[in-house]
Amino acid sequence: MATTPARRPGRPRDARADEAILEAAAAVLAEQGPGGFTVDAVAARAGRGKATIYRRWPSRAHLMLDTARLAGVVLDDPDTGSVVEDLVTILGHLAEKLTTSSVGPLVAATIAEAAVNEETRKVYAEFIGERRAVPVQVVQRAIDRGELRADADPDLVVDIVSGPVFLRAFMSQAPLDETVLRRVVTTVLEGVRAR
Amino acid sequence: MATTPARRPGRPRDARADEAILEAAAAVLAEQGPGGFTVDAVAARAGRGKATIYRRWPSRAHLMLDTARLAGVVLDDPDTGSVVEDLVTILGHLAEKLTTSSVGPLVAATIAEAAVNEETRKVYAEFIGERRAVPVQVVQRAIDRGELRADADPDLVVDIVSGPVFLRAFMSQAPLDETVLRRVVTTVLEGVRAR
DNA sequence: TCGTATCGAAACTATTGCGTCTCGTAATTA
DNA sequence: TAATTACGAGACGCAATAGTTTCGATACGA
Repeated sequence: MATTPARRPGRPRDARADEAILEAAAAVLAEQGPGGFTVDAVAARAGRGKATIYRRWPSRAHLMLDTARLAGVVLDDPDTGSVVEDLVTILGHLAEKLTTSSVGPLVAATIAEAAVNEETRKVYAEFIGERRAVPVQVVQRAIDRGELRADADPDLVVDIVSGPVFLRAFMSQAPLDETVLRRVVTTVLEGVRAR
Repeated sequence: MATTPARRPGRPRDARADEAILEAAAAVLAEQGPGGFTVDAVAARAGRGKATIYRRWPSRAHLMLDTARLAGVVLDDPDTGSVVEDLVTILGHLAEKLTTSSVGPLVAATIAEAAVNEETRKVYAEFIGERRAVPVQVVQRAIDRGELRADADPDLVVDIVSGPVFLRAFMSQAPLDETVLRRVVTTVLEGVRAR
């Protein structure tokens, strides 16, 4: 049942402003990183006044959270029938996001914040949990159809294959191309393959 | 040949000041994260003047880099003759450091800074490279004595086994006890075991 | 037409934090 | 003793930035 919106007097909010602001915010975050994410920069880029932003978001932090949420990694389930192909595809998307977009610095900043701040840690754990659901499901499917050992731990397998992606993206800057990813996946799965 | 230091007139630098400053810097970085790492905070905590800091480090960034470098994890080479035991031991030390000491937040803070700052990234990559030397050597030894396949990539193997340690320490807070570590190591090595 | 809320733009306030400089004092060499 | 450098403390200049307020203009309901 669609309720007729309670109309208030005065000029209504411009929906395109929300859009323009979020779009600009994502661009600034991508190009400048979290440190360069200033309200003035977002306002200028969006071509809107700061008041228009503060009318919608109570603080810079809230705007940044919404921006991060929308810029988050979206992992589709490829479901090719081969656990190797599925995982290589998923890790490929993850690696690309982490190394070429604002998500990398953003995740790094959040990790650091979470190490110091209990509240952030909870929210972040929840966020991570949602992302893990897809690869865990992929591994579980492979177990179910007998491709992998029945006693394999899907959570641990996912951690083992995705760990190096984060490691190389954030720490060593070592190669992270498809060849490497494929080698990671095949090596790890060899240890849990049904025989 | 020890050169007599060219003595200059005036009061000499107090070596305890260097120590106190670095110690305070590590504490601040661990407790406040990179955002709270201010020169004033470090000076106050160290009980020294800011000038004393700037007499030793040209900028906040330089101080932060030195702080991260010195607080690093020290990894001994167990060399038990079994690559599994060696790696489990090394990863155990790493996991304990990351989860129970200030090193965890400190590394997290540095990762975040490195994600945005080119200078920090270079120095940090170098730092990471040094730490990797021990486990890489352990894997190489196992290859040399025929325990692991000759075409295995020691660097990649190390990344695969240590990735999940960082992942669980920083992101999921999932268990990281010896049982888990042993399972990680044996699973991964199964994929590169000589046969 | 009147009242009200929004708009973009920008001035404004207040805070933070880097890096410099000054002060009076202490340690060291010549 | 004189010259020189370091010390802790903190004031200071300066830039950046969060958040508020003001401005004239605009869009809507009554």
